[in-house]
Amino acid sequence: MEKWDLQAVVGGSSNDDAMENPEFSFGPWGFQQDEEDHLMSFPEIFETNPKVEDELEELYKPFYPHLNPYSTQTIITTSLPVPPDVDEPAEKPKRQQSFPGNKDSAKPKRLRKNQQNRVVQHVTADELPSDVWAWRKYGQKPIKGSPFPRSYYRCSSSKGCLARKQVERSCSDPQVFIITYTGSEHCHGHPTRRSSLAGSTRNKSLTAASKNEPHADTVVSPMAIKEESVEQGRVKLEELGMDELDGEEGAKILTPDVMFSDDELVQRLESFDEGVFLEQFQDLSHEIWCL
DNA sequence: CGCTTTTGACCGGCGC
DNA sequence: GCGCCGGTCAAAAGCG
Repeated sequence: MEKWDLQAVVGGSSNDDAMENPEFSFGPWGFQQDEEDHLMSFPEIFETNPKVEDELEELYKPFYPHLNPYSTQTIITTSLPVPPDVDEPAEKPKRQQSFPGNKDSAKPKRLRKNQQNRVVQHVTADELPSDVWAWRKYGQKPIKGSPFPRSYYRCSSSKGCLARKQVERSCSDPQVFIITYTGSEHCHGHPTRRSSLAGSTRNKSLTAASKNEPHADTVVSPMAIKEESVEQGRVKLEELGMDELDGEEGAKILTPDVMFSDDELVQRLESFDEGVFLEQFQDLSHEIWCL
């Protein structure tokens, strides 16, 4: 099983909830850390249910390369201190725009930044991880002290989902991306397919700013890969600045922790049956839930 | 039509 | 109390 090579430290109590509800346990939350090899394993449920693990592996097999024992994954994860007695907000405080007459109403208080659960990943450019969630960018801000802007994403798989992530490039090493997951767990299961690519600006000419500060993260899930052509995949990487960073690597497509050449991708796509995938995934999801 | 990204404005936490 | 700055909103525009 290809393990997601990341470490995550989740503060607060929400992680307990995630473990109680396997459906919510994918992604950075709910993973358990393998202290021996510092790899993030899939949740305990998979470790104790090898059958489930095998089935998942089968499902994703077309998209994963053969494991290369010599490949390096230099993901360093740090965590921010989170007070142990912090109450996880039931709902994210909604921003109060200027609504006359609403000023004195009970204004939900925004959590202090260091009170939010955060999972921070440091990944190099060619190891940019993807995940099964669909993220929608909702903001980008220049960060003081860093030449690179920070991009803000929220989960677009479900309207009520509060999961968020931030992506920025390290100012000390531009090849290193800092991905910070904040908010709370996804309040829904895996999206069965990625939403439409409509609206993507991948074909637009890049502004001077975006050339220097590329959109630092884009989800390219297995579903998305099928939807996108190889050429679009190239453009995606150009958006990420991978052509600049990796030169000849620019013609490969980013997948969860793996990269494919054009030929490899076409081959895998040809052998991929979305209907079968969805059916198997739904069955498996049900089985996981029942466990 | 429904989705996306972009981007300027606004809100509010936090340090001084 | 004030100002800085990070995080979010929402309008506009583009794409399939």
